Amino acid sequence: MASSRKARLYGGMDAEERRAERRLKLIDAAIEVYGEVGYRGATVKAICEAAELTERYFYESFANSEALLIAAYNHVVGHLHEEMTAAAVAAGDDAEMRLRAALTLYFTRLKEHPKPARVFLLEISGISPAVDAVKLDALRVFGDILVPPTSEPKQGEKAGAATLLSIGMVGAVISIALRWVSKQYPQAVEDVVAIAAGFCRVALTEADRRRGLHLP
Amino acid sequence: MASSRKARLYGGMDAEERRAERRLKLIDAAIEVYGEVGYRGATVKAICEAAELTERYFYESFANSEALLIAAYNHVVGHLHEEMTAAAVAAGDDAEMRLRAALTLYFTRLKEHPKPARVFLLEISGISPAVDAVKLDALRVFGDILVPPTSEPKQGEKAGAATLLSIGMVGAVISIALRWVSKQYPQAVEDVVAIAAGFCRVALTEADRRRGLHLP
DNA sequence: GTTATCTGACAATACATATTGTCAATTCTG
DNA sequence: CAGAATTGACAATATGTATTGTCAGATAAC
Repeated sequence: MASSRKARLYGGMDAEERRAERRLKLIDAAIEVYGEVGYRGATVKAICEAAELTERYFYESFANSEALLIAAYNHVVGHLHEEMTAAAVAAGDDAEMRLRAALTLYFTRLKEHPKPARVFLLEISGISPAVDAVKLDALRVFGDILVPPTSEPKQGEKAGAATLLSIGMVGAVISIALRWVSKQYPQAVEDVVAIAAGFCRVALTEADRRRGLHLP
Repeated sequence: MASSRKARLYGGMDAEERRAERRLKLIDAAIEVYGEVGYRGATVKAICEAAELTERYFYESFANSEALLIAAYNHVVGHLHEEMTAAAVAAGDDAEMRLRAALTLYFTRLKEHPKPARVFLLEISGISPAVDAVKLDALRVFGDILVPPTSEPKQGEKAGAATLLSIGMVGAVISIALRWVSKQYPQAVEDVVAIAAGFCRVALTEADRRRGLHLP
């Protein structure tokens, strides 16, 4: 019954499908435009032109520019995190190997796709509290991929310290990535991975050490 | 001769002195307002009201909002870096002690002055290429204070790696600071310093190791 | 006290862009 | 083909803020 109530087809597509396609086109266009002129420099009009759609369809899928930025960011980050997780899993059980695998995938993708990289690294910062929250969550996930949190949930002091370690680690990796990207990849991927891995190892070993309650 | 051509005094002040005072008042007001609503949310009008001056004087001292942001940032960072350097020097010759001293001063000041801290950590990001350049330079100085670069200038590959190490270190420290500030200082200064120092040590020891050309 | 300089409040202008609305052309359904 | 849904181009509106301009009143120099 419910399935019988389908909207008229256009170009062989459902109304929903068309809407979804337009939404995707807008997201792709946004990544493209952000990559060129930045979020701040990107007007609704310019994005719509790049998507070959008119403003009308912008407001069909997004309440405002910020909503599109968030969608674009999640789009980029979603893919990246999935791939990193897969790479880490494929690398086996050794923490060091998993770390290298995830980082290698990360830097490889940044080099392959500069524009999404810019969205991921740069454009997402300092737009609004809502956007910041989305970013913070993504960074948390990013940290968990690189250094999976221990199973037992921690309390107060310890949890705070572990979080700061994770934050510092991600901050280091992202800063390195940002520099590397903006200087147009002067080092080989493996070299950058090696440097970034050093910072991750701190978080890893320090977290271990703290778990052992001040043992030398 | 030249000195005789002084402008009329107002409130006992030279024209130049009055202008300088207004400029300073605007910078202080800007830090205050940025700390409340952020750079993006700060209007020229609001800053002028906070400074108890009118827009006229804004354009007397600054070409536009961005110029004031840069001035405010340099104002904040200038003080901070001077103090950090002094603290490091006072701590003696041991690299570890100098590092701790500089970090301790840094996190102490962040806690004492949240509004300038926000300018320093947050508001400066992603405004424009010009502002980014100012920030990058400040971060470089920041890195050099924490881990002074070796005297002999390096070449190509090595210089790049050293830079990335420094960048990663600063990124870690800043990210930790950002989190700590935004969560309203849940850990003691010494604890945060200990965590941050871990990341700095990586850069320090790794740079040493690389100097020794792949020795174990 | 008179005049030139400076100041503060506020009006006037300029401008860019988001957001909504209109309407004719196109594409489908029956 | 006729009529309805859908689309694209573009106009109209709304809004917010930077930037410049005006002018009366305050302040200092002589």
